[in-house]
Amino acid sequence: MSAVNSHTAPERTPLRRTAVLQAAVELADRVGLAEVSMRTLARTLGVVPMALYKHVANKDELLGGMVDAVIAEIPPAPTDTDWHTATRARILDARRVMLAHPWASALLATRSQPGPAALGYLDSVIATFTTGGFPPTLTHQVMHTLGSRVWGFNLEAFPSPPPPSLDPAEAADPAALAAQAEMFRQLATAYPHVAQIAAAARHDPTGIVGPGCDDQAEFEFGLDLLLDGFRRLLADARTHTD
Amino acid sequence: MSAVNSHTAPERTPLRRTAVLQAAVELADRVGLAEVSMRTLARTLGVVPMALYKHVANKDELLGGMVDAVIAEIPPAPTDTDWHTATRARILDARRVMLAHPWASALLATRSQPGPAALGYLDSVIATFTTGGFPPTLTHQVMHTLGSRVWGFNLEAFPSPPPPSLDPAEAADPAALAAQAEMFRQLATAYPHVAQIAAAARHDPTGIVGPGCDDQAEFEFGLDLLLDGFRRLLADARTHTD
DNA sequence: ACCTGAACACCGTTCAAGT
DNA sequence: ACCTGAACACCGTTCAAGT
Repeated sequence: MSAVNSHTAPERTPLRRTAVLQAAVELADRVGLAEVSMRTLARTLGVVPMALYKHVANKDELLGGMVDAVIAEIPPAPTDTDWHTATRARILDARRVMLAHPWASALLATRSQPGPAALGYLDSVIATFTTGGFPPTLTHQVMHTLGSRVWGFNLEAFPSPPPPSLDPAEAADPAALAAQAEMFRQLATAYPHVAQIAAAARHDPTGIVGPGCDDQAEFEFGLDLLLDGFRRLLADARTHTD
Repeated sequence: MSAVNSHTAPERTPLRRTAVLQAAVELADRVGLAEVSMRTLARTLGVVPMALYKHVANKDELLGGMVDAVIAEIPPAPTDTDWHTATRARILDARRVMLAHPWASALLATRSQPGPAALGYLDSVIATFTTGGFPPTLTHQVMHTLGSRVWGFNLEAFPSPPPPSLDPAEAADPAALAAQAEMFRQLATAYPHVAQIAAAARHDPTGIVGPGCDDQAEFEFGLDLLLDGFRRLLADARTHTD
């Protein structure tokens, strides 16, 4: 439950800063990231906006601290299995954490500097590969290939069906329904292959990380395809050196 | 060169809207996306900010139009080869376009609704798979697994080496250099596996799409791993049905 | 020395006044 | 009817005045 644990490196400014970040994470969970401003955050903490600048250099650092606080929630790695099952389990753990903070994946995607918790997590994922027998350069390639999937989310091309009016009142309106059907018909004639693919799967609305992202089954499909590929590469590397 | 071609669906508001989007793309190319506001864009066009709202509903629609204008630059698909080489070539074409507009990948990543050019491009990529023999549901899975890679970029975990001071004046300063070396030493002791992996590869600074993203070699490595996986899945699907 | 509230320089967007 | 400039409701952040 606590936002800061396992992977966190020794922090210099302890008590107040984490309280600010904690409050920011909870605020984003409650009202969405777009509603998190220095001013609204200060309001929820009952302080004047400028007070935040004592614990956080600026808004960018606040956002960085928020993603790192979320990453710190990822449980530690299992140690009693092979690299394959350990990595799979770890990444699905990360996914569970990201699902709990739907704004986090999109924010993480925009960050360029990892925080201490992020570095700790990456370090342990890398360790699982190298102790599993992956040579350094192959581990490097494999981490790049994983990309955002290490964090338990996959950046999709676009959300598969363009979300058809989530407002139930509007959905009940027969005129709106007809307009929607007509829209889909037009889309299907203009982009027949997209329509066929869209029809090929009903998406599970729970288990989606962030807007425009993957559902659980798709994520595991892609993850397993990658891990299988990694296994083959490892086998190749071994036959070449042995 | 023209921003709108191949994949664009019949547009309703033609001349003025594309001129606005064109100007916005060029402005972003020149000064970065962060500097593109309704006000700065209006200034470069020599009009009052409110004039833009005639051609674009709001800023969100402007941004959507900008990514779609970039996507429209992707050349049409080659038709005289198998799905594998065609898809590979097409995606590397997309990558070349994204490289020309470094802000586009990050913006695309935040979008949830594809524009007409995006739908046209996706439709043609999907068509290549299905005419190549992929059943609809497998094509669907494969498209999801590709994720953002259809657009020629891979969302990385974080930029591999935290960029060490790009300012040449600062880099020449021996004190700054020493501080940087000390920082790396600290990082290496706190996160030894990350340090080892970072040392395992020097990154090519050209050919990088957006901040915190992949270089060309890494991208092709991951792409080929996926395409190889897809080939195997296709072979499996065929032996199961034949 | 420290905190804080006003102020600055921006946003995107509304809206009414002027033509 | 149409355009436009002022204005509104926000930002993040600076800075000086008050304690």
